[in-house]
Amino acid sequence: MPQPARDTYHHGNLRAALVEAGLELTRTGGPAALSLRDVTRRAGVSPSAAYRHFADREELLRAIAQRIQDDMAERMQASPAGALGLSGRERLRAVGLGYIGFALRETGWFETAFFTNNTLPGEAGMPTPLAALVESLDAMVREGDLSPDAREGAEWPCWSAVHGFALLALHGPAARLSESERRAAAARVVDTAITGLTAPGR
Amino acid sequence: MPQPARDTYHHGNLRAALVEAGLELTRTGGPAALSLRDVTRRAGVSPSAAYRHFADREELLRAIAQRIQDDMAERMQASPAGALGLSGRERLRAVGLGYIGFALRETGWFETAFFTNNTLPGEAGMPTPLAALVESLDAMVREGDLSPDAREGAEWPCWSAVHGFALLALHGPAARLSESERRAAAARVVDTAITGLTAPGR
DNA sequence: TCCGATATGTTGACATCGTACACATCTGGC
DNA sequence: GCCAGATGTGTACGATGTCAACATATCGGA
Repeated sequence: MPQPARDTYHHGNLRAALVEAGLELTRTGGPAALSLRDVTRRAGVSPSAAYRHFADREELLRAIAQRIQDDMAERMQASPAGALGLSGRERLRAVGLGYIGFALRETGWFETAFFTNNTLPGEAGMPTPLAALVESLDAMVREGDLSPDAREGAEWPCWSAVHGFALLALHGPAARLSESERRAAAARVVDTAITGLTAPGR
Repeated sequence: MPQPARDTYHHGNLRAALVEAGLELTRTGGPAALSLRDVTRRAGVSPSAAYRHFADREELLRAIAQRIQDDMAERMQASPAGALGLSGRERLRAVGLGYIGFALRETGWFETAFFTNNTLPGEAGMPTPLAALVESLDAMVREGDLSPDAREGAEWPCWSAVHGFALLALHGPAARLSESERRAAAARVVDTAITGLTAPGR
């Protein structure tokens, strides 16, 4: 007998409640921990109720992933990366280290954020973690630290480097590094990407 | 009524057969497509039989991942990266592009290879895709293209860059690029990493 | 050569999961 | 005030991972 845990027949704002419960679940267990039944249980609702708001488990997962990406973006702009008085290059470095730091600190969320084929439609809003990256690269061009030629497509080397290192540190061989080794390797990864972008030769 | 599809009561070499069937399943569907029941069905064996060879689904998945990593390593050494007469730098570039190419061509396998927390024990054997990378970096040092100082830990920037790009191209925003755009971005990622490694100023 | 230990495979069961369908209940616009 | 649509419930189905009890094959020593 599932007790509704509420007085009204309708929940009020179930969709949001399901996403919120999903965030709790995925935080520790990653995407695999997201069970439709568990999530509805936490919301005090029958399993089928979720289908009034999401086509299937996958769609709920995508909504959760979206929320996590927004959260990442927010944190990365609130970090030293957004501090005034820093050069674009310094901000770029902070953004990269912040990205890796988030991945290591919030493992479950990070994995969830990039688990599904999320075709973010909001090209305009761009609430992705990408935003902070774009900003710092633009600043580098303004400051003459990055040539306009090199600016186009510069997101890829940067994002790839930190994204890849984060995943190698979670599932891959970088998991075997000690804390300090990992920190050093992360810095090396970020610095190599920045150097590679701004190096004069070719 | 499950028909054994064989004459003997014992299978003969079930462990290998399960891994082989698992490779088929994960090739198209990735790790999510690996079902213990499906895999035993294909081997003509009851579901529980798998437990004589693997502690659980996870362990089977790890064995499959191991096989895929070996395969990747093999392919990357058979590719242009292993060709004679190429400089270390040229081989490094080929290894990187080969890695990304494998990820895009064999999506399911690539995802499977890095899905679990695989703590590869064989530090000596090193059958990882890493081997080809290590070799080309060493060659660059011998050829004076990479300073010995910069050699240590140089694997991380390289591996991170290509690994990250591969994943962004599969689940992330790089999936929206056209074929040619993606190819260009991949080249940019690899070249930036190499430039960053060998650039003089720190 | 037989025989028992051990490795390997089978059967049946259980809890859990995603999902579908029919039904119940609430709520806003005429 | 009532009816249509939105939202939540109940029940059911098939599939899955895993387990315990049982069956059969294989191999090394008496």
